[in-house]
Amino acid sequence: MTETRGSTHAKRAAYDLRQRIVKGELPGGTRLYEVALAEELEISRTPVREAMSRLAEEGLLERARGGGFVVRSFTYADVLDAIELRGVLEGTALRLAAEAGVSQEKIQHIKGLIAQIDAGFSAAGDPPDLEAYSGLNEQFHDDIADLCPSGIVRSELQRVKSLPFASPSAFVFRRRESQTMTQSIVIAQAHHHAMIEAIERREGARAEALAREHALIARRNLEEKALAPGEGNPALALIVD
Amino acid sequence: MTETRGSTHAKRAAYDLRQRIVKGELPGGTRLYEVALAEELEISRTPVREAMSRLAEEGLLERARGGGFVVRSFTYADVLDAIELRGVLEGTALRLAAEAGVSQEKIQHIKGLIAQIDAGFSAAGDPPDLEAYSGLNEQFHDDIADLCPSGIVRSELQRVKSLPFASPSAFVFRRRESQTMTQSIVIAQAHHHAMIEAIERREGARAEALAREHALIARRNLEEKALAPGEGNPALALIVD
DNA sequence: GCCGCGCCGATTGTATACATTTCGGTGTAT
DNA sequence: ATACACCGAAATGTATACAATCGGCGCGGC
Repeated sequence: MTETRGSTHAKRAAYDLRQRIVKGELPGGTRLYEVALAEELEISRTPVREAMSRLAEEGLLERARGGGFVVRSFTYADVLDAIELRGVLEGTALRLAAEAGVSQEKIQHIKGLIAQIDAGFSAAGDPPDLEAYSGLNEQFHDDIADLCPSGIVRSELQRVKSLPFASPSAFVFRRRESQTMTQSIVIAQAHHHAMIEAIERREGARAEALAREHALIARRNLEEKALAPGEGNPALALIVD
Repeated sequence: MTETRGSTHAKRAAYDLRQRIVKGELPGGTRLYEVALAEELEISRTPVREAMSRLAEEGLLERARGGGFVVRSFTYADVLDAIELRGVLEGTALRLAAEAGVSQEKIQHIKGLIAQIDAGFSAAGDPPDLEAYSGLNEQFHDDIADLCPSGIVRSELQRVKSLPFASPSAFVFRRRESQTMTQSIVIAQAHHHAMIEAIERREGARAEALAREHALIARRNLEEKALAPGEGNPALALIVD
């Protein structure tokens, strides 16, 4: 049973189902039947139930009335809202970090990350390696959230970011006409610099406002993408209407 | 099998466990063993697992490494943070409602609720019926959150409010020296009036700021209570340190 | 013709036996 | 004294059989 990965059938089933949902193979509103899935995955109903429970905790499934699970539906508006919500929560995390104060050591760590991103497009204006940027950007957002002294805020932010389209790098993708995308990244990086500066100076309101504005870049990228034909952004596959 | 309530063993077990956790009988960090609980509740392990899954979705349990579940630990700081977070999310909900605009019908409904609360302490200065206030206040907060056009924001707010100590009325309780509590309620009610006014006038920033300030009342009530000896606030039972 | 009752199939709920993993304790070797 | 490996009890993971429930459909009565 070396299906996908994970150490138990339940975890593998959860991984498998998650992939299918995110890829849009199981559109929002689809009801999941234990027996059918169990046969398909060649395991028994028990780990299937367990897997569905886990996905419900992640927010990808909802419990249906009368038992069972249904794939959660996300509308285009939901995606925009989730991005806005991420901005709000990141803003709160950064504000609390700024208000509480952050050790110089941690600040230097973040600055190191930012410098790495800077290095990525030092070579005057050519489109940076979006793959690398995407990874470093993700890292930056994870690490800066960790500056927040509140575990509650950190975990709720983490929860929202786990929605595949609300992740900070969800809409940084290889594009042909990378003109506007490159511009986006330059602006985003300016925000990154400003965010850590605000935290260092303990300017909570500024940090909060920056995080919110920063999320709007993702929103703009998405709005542009959604209009562009073809391309089929993977993170958008699970939008239903 | 008329144990507690609910139609299946799993739901009854979930209800039972939830009560025990909230009452502090199962303190944070306690590991829950399927077999022990199954024997205690006189059901099999299967519905016990199901119940624990549901409580994990609610955020009362965490999955432990190596399998199983542990009662989530909440520190005093976590409680304060959860209240602050509720303020932030309610603020976002109200801001979005204000920005999108709300039908006059819905606004009148909210104003009706506020008027009911007003009626509660019209009789000059005597301590209002805290039981009734608590219920109406809860209703007000639920209904005003429903004005938010974003389902994502509504559901995340709902999730945070489901933590027993983050509910809007968690720290409105019968107190002997109700002097300061009565004052709190008067101020809170002023906020209620201002909130719906802000939404009606589509003043998003004001609505957001009000919701945040409003949550600080709960925080102050808590801080006062936490110092007061005895009294044993039920909503605080599950704080571990 | 329409409403209601009851049956039947499909689906989830539950119990239980068995498999696997995990973790603590203990012993030995270095 | 410490590190490591092994063992065994205890816990979770899994499979499967059976029970209970839900929903739809058809039959019959009104």
